[in-house]
Amino acid sequence: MPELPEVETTVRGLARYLDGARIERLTLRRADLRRPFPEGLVQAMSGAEVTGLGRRAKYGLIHTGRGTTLVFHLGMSGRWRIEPEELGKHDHLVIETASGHRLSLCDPRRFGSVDLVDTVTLDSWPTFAALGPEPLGDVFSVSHLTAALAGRAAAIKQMLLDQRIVAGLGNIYVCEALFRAGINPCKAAGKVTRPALARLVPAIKDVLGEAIEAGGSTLRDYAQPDGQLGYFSKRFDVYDREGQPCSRCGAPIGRIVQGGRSTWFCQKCQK
DNA sequence: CACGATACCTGTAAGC
DNA sequence: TGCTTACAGGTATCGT
Repeated sequence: MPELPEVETTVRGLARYLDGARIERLTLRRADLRRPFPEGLVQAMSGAEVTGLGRRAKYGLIHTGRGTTLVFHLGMSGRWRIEPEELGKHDHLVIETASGHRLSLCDPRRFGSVDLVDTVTLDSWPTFAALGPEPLGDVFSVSHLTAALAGRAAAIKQMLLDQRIVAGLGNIYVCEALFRAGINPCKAAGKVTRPALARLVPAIKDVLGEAIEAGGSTLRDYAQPDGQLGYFSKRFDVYDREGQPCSRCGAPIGRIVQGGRSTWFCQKCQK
């Protein structure tokens, strides 16, 4: 489940193999993911030196010495495999480095994407220009959130999933942050009180920070880039815990559907 | 413009 | 065991 912490973990893992490396070749094993791979991707990356890696929201960045950046999104099911024994039907893009490492972008559902963007204009690239602030940065504050949510009638859960409000949260960490802050996910975003928002902002930063520390979260088939399994399971308080006791009050965790997606929450603790 | 519904695609697990 | 259905980490787009 690639939300922000998983992408951050992925980028850090990739950096061990790619930062400073020369890409011997990049090969495509099909023509598209959610969209076609960009024109000229193979030529742009093959032979290029990787000058750094980064992340914006849920997007991973591979910067090259040629002034272009490969921007990848993992969608729902994407992950990078490091030194795969053999390539499977979902290994759609492969990078081989001059030092002999092989990395593959594997995405069974193909909701992910790959783009090629001029590095100097990354911030004004339309996809990035539309994003809200990074939740772990100083710009994301109580005053930012207050202003962004003012007058909004949609549920706070929905608003936090909107990448224009804050960029990088997904279904899991929104549920977890709202639990920590004691906020009912159905509450109209514009009516969440200032004290509640003052709890929510640090709750978001804390839950993301802890997940990054834990090495990304830990659903089912999600693995760190090198494929190593068995990193510590981060325990969720509410996500996917319908019917189980609330860690704070013991009441059973409830599940509702908002915008076609499940929301888990404690009806007693979250008002 | 704000908001909700739907589409995209495949794998897995649950139910019958 | 086999078939069918529901659901899954996200985002873009199309209605109303």
